[in-house]
Amino acid sequence: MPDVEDTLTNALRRRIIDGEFAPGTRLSEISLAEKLGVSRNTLREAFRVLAEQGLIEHVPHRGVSVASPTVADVVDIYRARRYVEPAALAAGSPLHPAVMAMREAVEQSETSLEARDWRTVGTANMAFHDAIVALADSPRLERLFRDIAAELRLAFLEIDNPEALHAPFVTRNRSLLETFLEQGGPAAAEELRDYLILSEQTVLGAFTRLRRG
Amino acid sequence: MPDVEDTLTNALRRRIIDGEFAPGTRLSEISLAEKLGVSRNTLREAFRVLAEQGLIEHVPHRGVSVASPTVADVVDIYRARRYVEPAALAAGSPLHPAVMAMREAVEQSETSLEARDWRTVGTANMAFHDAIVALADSPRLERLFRDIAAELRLAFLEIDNPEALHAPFVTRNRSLLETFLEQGGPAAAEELRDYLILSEQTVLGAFTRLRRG
DNA sequence: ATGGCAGCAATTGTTCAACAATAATAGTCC
DNA sequence: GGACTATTATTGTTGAACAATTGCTGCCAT
Repeated sequence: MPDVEDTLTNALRRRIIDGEFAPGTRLSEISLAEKLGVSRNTLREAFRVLAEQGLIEHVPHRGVSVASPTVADVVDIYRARRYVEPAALAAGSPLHPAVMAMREAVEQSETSLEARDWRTVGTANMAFHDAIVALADSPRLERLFRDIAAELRLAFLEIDNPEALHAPFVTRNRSLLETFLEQGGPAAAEELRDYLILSEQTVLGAFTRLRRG
Repeated sequence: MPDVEDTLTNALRRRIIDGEFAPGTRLSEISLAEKLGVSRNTLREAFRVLAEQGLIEHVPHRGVSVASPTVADVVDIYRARRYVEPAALAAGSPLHPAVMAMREAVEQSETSLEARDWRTVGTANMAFHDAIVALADSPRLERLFRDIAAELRLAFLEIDNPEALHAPFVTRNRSLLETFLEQGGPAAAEELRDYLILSEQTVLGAFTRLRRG
């Protein structure tokens, strides 16, 4: 968790992730600075950080807009996930503190599923995968995943069928956790590989349907 | 290659990587802005970008200083490298354009080795690994590696024995390339894993010697 | 109509000067 | 010597101004 103190950047980050500004929305320096009650210069500093994190896109002399992941972006995000997540799970110890976070994420997603609160289901799902990456004990890999997950969230925002997107993976999370605890990391890693392929296909399917419709 | 146009940030980045400012050096906004001929505000924007890339460290109200990787950082960097590089090599195709870059990097490192130009040897070595990552065709993984490689360079800067650091790996690069072309990706990946372990031990050894001395 | 072309408006890029907020330092008193 | 206070230097932030660039609008000629 880098820089919780960094109020402006984090506030903006949260608002973007929460969908307050739709992907592709242009962010005007003047109006947004006024809206947030900060100066243009301060806002621009926050812009540079968020651009580096991939959350907004900055085109010189044309301003910044909320990132709007393309199909190529989604493909690349899942490619990176397949490089990191299964390996982290394969080498992870069942005694690692992150396992507790995995448990909690699974339980959270299950209760949210019953409540049909798809938004929270999605958040819990991502927390589950975040915990998997945390098994690797690598700040740099965690940072990569944090940025990637945020981008993926933007992609989800453009798809208006959150149930199909998140619901099927709750039981898979539960199953994956059990496999990890009962059969060990390598077996779970294998299961996760299939999981990620299916998840990618689900997102890409919804995506292409969206672009056609 | 993100934003070659971005002159100020890239200029500063290059100067830091080239060792113009030693790791740990404090970068004063006022004096550096004057030195670079830009305003404080513009410089601060560049600072935010470089901080996000891990090249400089920003402590609120205390300014920024050139990153000075610790032992923990080096360990984490190699951990991340082991997650990405062998897998990229294992899945890489011999017909991939990046293979040509691997060849060129090996040849460059060999000629620089004869000239005993250790600095260039180090650059060529990193170019070799950059090409390996490029086999994965993933912009996000390439970006991760780019940042990691820059940090590692800062660690190298603090070690004043570049020959021991870079020379031994020239023949290993050549061997790794041949294994990849003749025996395929998985065999090369296995070799790379050992390579990275040795490389990490070399760096860590020099590092602890340094901190003691 | 259509395809350029000049000028205009809006936005970003950058600078400067000022002040507020914080951290480091020096000095003082006990 | 140690704790407290005042000073100083640096960063954080602002507002206004202007330069540089983009995109648009309306005009003209074909």
